[in-house]
Amino acid sequence: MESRYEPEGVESKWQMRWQADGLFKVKEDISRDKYYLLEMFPYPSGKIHMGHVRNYTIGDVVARYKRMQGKNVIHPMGWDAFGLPAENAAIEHGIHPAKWTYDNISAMKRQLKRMGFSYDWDRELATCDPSYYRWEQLFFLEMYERGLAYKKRTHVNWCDKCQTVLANEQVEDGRCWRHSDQEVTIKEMDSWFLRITRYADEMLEFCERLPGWPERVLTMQKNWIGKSYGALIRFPMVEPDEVIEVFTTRQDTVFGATFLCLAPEHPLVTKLIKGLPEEREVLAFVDRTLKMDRFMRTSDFTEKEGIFSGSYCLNPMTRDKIPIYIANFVLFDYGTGAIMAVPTHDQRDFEFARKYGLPLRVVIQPEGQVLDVDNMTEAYVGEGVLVNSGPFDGKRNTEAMEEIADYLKSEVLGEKTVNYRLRDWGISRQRYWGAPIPIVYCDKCGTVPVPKDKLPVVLPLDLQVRPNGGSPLPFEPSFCMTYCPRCGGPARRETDTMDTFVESSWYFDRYACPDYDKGPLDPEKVSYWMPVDQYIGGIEHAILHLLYSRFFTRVLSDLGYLKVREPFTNLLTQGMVCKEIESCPIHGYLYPHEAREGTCSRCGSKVVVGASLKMSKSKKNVVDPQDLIDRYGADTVRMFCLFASPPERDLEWNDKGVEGSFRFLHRLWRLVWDSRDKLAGTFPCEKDGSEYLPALHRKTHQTIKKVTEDIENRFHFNTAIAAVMELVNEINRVLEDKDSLRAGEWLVIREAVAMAVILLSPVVPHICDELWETLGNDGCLLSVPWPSVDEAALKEEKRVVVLQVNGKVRSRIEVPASLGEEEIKELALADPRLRQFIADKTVKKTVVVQKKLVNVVV
RNA sequence: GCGAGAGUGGCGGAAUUGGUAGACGCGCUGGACUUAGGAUCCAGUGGCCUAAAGCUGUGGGGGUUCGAGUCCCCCCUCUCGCACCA
Repeated sequence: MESRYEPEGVESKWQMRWQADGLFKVKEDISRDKYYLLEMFPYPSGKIHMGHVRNYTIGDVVARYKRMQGKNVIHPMGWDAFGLPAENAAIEHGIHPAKWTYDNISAMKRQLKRMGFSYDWDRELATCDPSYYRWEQLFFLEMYERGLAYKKRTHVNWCDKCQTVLANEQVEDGRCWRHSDQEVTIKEMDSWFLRITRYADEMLEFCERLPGWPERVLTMQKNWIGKSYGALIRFPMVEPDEVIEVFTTRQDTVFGATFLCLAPEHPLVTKLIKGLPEEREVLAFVDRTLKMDRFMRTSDFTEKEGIFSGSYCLNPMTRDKIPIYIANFVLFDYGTGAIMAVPTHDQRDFEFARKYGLPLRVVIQPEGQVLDVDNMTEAYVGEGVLVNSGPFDGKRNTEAMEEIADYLKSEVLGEKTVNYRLRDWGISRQRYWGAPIPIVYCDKCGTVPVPKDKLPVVLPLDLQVRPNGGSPLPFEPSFCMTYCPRCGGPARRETDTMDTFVESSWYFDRYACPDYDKGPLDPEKVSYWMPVDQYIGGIEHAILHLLYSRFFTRVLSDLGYLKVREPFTNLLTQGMVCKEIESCPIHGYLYPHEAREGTCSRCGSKVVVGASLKMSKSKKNVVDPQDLIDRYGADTVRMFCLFASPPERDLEWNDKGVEGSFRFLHRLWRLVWDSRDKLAGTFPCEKDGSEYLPALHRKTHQTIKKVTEDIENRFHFNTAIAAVMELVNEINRVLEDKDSLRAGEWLVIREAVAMAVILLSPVVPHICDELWETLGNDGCLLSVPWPSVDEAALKEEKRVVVLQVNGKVRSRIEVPASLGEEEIKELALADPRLRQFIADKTVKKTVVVQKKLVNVVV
């Protein structure tokens, strides 16, 4: 050990030691409790950003803590290696996506190792490796056999920048989730889907059985699945002989349905208007609506518009002839793409009816009020008694709900049904850098799955991405020209690849057995390790990745590969790392070096400090963790990201704060160095010192308690670190008269120092191992059991009791802890300062809070 | 609009069950050591007041309570989610 704290040397020394000892390798051991700790694996973008550092540091602390608690901890890491940025880099820099990806992986792996994270690198996997995605292709085929994967021609979301289709979950506010400036357009094309809707109900139900998940993530998932109960009602047309099905949650109002609206995409639209005089006009309206992007179309600000189709149908209950409209607010992919409109009891329908002069019919009368069609200014959406509703007149609408549904069923006019907002997961991507979909198209046999023994369908690596960003696969004869597995005739391969979210939906299972080659998952290993006990990652995956993973887990369970239904028992969603960014009115956001003394270095405009941007999303002005590691070392960086705020909160980056953490580690180092002769000695030290320095002894055990609880119960590392800082401050105070300390006192100090080092070791493992060695111990702290609290040490002989008059603090007294309520009260009332405040006023009441406080009411 | 969360010093944040508001750290101020310091150490640091005493103070207003950052009601602001879902 050197007298000066030089992080680089310490960190490389211990990282080498850990690696040489294979400290992080882990094996199944049924005699021990397993603990699966997982952080969301990164996309190998080039280098790690502060978001990664924060995420992985949080995970590493928990992993190390659980290890010290005696758990058999699996803590793996890998690479979400397929995806678009690799292709973009290929276009921009002429590097093959594979080379770019693997280069990035090795660079980032070096950085993660430099951070000292305790990963079992033997389990590392990259999803772009055929030995990984071959199993995904197998899953696809087995899903295809069971109807869980299917192909359909439909309206899909298209991002022009990505040159590909996006799943509904990947569209945010009508824009691409990767390109917030790119509006998504709707295209009609053939696409492969995974039938996630089959599990909608189960996933919804299980939201109630995930107490270890944040409430808001569960709420988001529930909303996304969007289950609603209602009825399917068939409206027969007058001519031609067609039936229009609508979905409604308000079948109680069916007698009030005075018109019907179709989505512009509805297949009936073209049929109905063919040859009518209005055809042109209607088509123009449809065309105009479909050109609008979905976000605009469904926005609150967009005017509700419609047009008469020229046709009528019958209200199945009243047998009235009612007009059919085409309306911009009706969504084709929700319900049946058609709605019955009840203007009296639905505000949107009301406005639409008033706008186009359509009839109204009141079917619910509220209590003590009579609605009149002519005087209504808004729809009545509350409860009431049914009127104008034939046999149901006089019944409460809420009670008639069920009866009307039954009636519809008995008259074959409809039935009760449940509708979900969730759509099937579109996984086709017209991209190169992804896992090929193992399907062949034969002119004779049609769609033919690749036989399982012919897997993997390997993505050819000798292709160039096309300059416009398109996939080269459809143009590569050696890939797409093949033979039909069924008839042997010439056939064409599917050239779409799978959404990369498919890879990330099961990687955590594969970590249990990354090299297994007899199947996707080694049953014994995966049943030992799964489910993940603690998953940690960003809130941005609240729906996307987390929903897909829950779906996939169920599929793999039904296919017999897994025993669990839920992949992640506990979920911690960490906040974003943000930084206030200076921006120039002309050049936009600036890098730190572009803003000098409040002006833009390029144009001299006054710089505005304002927007706080997420570091993981913006390229500009990010704090590069590598710079910090180079300057302060990994331990300081680890410590600061934890100390700055609790994990679930967003972290506003502040460069100055890092120095504080560095200084603290420095102080800790010097504390050990300066007294190394007195402090050295194996641990635990003999318990003879308990009568010496009782305050420090107590503080030591209070700290153990606090740190353990903070990590165990709530992952609040910031307060855990603060508690150790307090202990270190206390030790330094005691050491002020270092020369007069007796041997017994040194024992207490030794224990205090040892505890500070042990308690901090999950956070700053390198420096702690070094200090541990200096303190005369062998080995690494990861193998030292987590300390337990000596309850006896927590007992205090004296306590400070706060004295209040009318709730205001007026004095403090120190009393023996053994005193009873009455005695404390007496002592309190005898306190001169308190007496001064009571003076001549009458004491009305005295409240004593045991060992804490006395409040005198006058 | 609906739902959830939040609002505490100059800043990040503590206060876990109603009981000493501001732990811990940053920054700042003063001092020590020093050729020097943006290194280190010591002291101070919510506001008002020269200081002490005192008063005041957790977005604003009201309430419950001996006692409220914490509980209840109303309002304001911010963040997130949902938002024509039939």
